[in-house]
Amino acid sequence: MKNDHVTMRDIADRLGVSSVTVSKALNDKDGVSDELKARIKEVAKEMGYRLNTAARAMREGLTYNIGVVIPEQFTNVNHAFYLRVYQHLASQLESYGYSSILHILSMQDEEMVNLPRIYYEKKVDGFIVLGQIKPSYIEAVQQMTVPKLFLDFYQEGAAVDSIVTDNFYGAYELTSYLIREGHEELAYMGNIYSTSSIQDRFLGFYKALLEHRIPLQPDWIIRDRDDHGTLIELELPASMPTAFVCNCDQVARYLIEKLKKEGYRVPEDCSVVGYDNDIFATVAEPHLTTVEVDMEMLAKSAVKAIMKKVNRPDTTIGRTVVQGKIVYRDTVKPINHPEKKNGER
Amino acid sequence: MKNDHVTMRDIADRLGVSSVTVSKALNDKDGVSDELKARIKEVAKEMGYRLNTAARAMREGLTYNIGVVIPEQFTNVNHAFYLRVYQHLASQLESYGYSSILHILSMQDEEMVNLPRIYYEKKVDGFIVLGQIKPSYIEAVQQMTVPKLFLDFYQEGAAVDSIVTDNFYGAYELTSYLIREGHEELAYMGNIYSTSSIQDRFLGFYKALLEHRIPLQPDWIIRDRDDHGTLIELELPASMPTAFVCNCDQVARYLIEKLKKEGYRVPEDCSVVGYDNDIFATVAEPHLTTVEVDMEMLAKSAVKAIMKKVNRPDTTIGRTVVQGKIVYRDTVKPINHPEKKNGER
DNA sequence: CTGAAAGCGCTTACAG
DNA sequence: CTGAAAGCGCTTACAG
Repeated sequence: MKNDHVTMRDIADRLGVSSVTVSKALNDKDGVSDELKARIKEVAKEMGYRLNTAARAMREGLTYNIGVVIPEQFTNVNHAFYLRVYQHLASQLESYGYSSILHILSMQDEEMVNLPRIYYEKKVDGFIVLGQIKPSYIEAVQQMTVPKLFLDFYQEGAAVDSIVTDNFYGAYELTSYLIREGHEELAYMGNIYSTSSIQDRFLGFYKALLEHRIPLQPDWIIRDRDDHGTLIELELPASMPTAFVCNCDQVARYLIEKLKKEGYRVPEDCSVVGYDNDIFATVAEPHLTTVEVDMEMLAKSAVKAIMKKVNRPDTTIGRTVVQGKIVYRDTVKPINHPEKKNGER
Repeated sequence: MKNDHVTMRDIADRLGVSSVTVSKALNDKDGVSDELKARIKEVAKEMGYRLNTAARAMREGLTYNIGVVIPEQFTNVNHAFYLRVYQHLASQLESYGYSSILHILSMQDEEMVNLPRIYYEKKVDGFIVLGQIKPSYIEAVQQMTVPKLFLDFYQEGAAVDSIVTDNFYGAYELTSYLIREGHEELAYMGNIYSTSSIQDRFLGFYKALLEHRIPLQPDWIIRDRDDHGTLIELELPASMPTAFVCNCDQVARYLIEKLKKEGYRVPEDCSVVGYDNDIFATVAEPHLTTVEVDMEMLAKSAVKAIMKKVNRPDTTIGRTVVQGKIVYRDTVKPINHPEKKNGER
């Protein structure tokens, strides 16, 4: 006997108790005998009772929803990435009794600085904003009178609570790995003036070089895109390195194709590593050694933070960093330096 | 002066009117002078008023939310597709004053037949379910006492309201195009026992052949995956066709790689077409001629249907079909038959 | 252990 | 054109 308009009172009437008692029982609160509680739950199920969240929301002033904002202006590839992040966020939120509402921010709304309607309709208790968005929009987000948190976003100076992946350290570890494998002639591929994450990855790369006193060759910093982010024709350097560290998998794959065309074998003649472990990592032939962000960790931290902020709105968490891990595949070949004295490095 | 707890009454008090009048003004209802209405809206904005949807929801019995369910068990590629569908759904829903809540159905929940929590918490007025899901889950969805609609799903016998893309007609058109370009030796690539959409595409292919009295060669129906859907090693037929119609872009790309390895040039020696226009269509080299679903149309039909069902729960729409369109790229070469008499076909 | 009362913020009749 | 009253379904004090 399913009815869509079963309320607590209906259950109460059926059992000859009050709706207060039903509420207590269904919420596992004190003040109801175990016996009655069990009976109430049984009848609730039988009658197909479903909680009316709207009523609870009005009473408590909480919607038990978090808005997740993803800017549209990402390629399909990143879409897949962000969708997986969303999935992790949703499942983390669920463990707090929360649901998540995905809002895809259209380029137009971003441009016009239109905040999500769910904000104006008080449909959420807070926002998690993913990815890089325009400063003007960030500012508007900051003006919202609800808790908010930025994910995978970094902007100098902006005093925002954010959780970012550790681009710097990831690239550092990946480069260090190459060096441990004997590579000393290393190029970085990416427009280092383009985005903050490309920059950070470059700096991690550079740090690994510095640590091993390997000089940074200007010729081996290779542009992969123009300043608008559109990929450009790659130019191989006059003198070739033994390994390329690419700022992302897509470019790594692109480079591999280029290398093959020019007659280089990967990894025999030339090692290549990517970053992100997205679809291009396995589209590339051979499959890329790359870095993957620990997405579950990312989501866990984010949800924990936003929950804290919902409960105590004055909480600030600052900038939190989540580490990645290297995924070893088939694009790195060890190099031996038999001519070198042992332990020279 | 932003305050997060501004209510209609606050606005009313400020202006010395009643909250009823404020409600009417903000909802553009009759019964308020234009002058007062304007003034109320002004003050509302000034005070940073945001509608409390929960209160409206309780009153009206509508949440103005639609749940969109996407099964997790899809590859990254399909994820991108479904995310775009979601995006279109969301923007269509917005035009009805609705928000959308994305629920990604985990494989575990699908297996255990756990309905989304948003259902049990009455957070949505209806559901749109995307993609192919297990019969047991479908059945549970059918039991839900809210309107629901299936998208891109088809199951024989299930009396569900669904909107599907026209696999049959799309493949028919694509194949007809090849035939118009002079191809008469055509192979279909796909396990025709695997999924309903692969089957339908095959049948569309077959219909085009029938129409032109081109015999169907059993050797030219080539398996691309096992019955679990995992791609297998492709085997080229002993005698080669002039064109391959592949059931999806991913396999088309896979085939092109294979052909290249075996020394065939695409499209010079062999034309290839895909289906879906997903990322593989442009990852493939050369870029694929393929079929794209009219996603906006799909979303528009879906939202229109679910809105109708929300307003009149007894509405049924049955099975609605949305057409696709061919995207012309670089994998088809016209064939001339100079030996043929003019107009023979 | 159980329940009557009040209130969350809105909207819909209805009365003036 | 404007407003007082009632009610949507719940939960939180409070009283018994």
